[in-house]
Amino acid sequence: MNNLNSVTNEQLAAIAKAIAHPARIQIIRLLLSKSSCIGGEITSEVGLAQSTVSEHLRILKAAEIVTGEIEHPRVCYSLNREKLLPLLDLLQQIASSQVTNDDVCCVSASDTLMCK
Amino acid sequence: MNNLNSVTNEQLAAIAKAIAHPARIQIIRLLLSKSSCIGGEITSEVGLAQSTVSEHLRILKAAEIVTGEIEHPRVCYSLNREKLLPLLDLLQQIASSQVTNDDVCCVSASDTLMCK
DNA sequence: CACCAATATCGTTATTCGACGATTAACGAA
DNA sequence: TTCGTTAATCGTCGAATAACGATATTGGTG
Repeated sequence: MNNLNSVTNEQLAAIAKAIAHPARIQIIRLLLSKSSCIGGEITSEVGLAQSTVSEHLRILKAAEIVTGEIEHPRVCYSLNREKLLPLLDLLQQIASSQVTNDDVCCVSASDTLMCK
Repeated sequence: MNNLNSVTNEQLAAIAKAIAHPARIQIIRLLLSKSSCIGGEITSEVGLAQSTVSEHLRILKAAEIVTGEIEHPRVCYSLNREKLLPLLDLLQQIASSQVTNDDVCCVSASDTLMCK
């Protein structure tokens, strides 16, 4: 038993929800490519209003996917990689799972699936 | 360059959004544990109204994360593992990324982050 | 054909999300 | 202390989401 089984559906859904927006994916990729914190550079990069980007950052911070450290007058954002691990675990488990015929109630016959 | 870079923010967000609900995570885990399709068994397992579960299944099918094959009078659901790979790729890239000091504008000094 | 079981769809309601502009807050610098 | 810069918060609006019960659909069975 790995740690995945102790993670609730709610926790996994919350992680997914926090990243379930194009702007937030963009921010995450930006932080990934820069390897670290960027200030209001994020706003100009994302191309939405400052208040909107701030709201997306608030959501990511609330989910603890990014952290913000105050410089002045800027804020320094970083990815919190550990927070994403439970979702990564689930997806890895899905990707690596092999379907055995015994477990399957549908077997492929030619190009269609037939249920036993 | 891996295939991740050719995936848009919108596509990644759409995958995350499709799984960003506790009931849908539960369905995915159920399909993973059974390795294959279950009919209306999903409804009783999830504990929501039949129409609600049907809607969640519709969302998962629309995102091509599950497929439904009609038996009768049941429907046979299966996970489409490939569809989740782009998000898995992103999360793996994040998890495996190492922060080098050159890329970082914030360096940790004792227990706080200081920006250069 | 009439019926039955399993799903899907529809209509409704309450809640949440996403975006924006305007305002406020924080705090270093002049 | 006043100013300027940056980020956070507020208020609002329209759109999307989630849930349910009721109804429709589908196709095999008697």
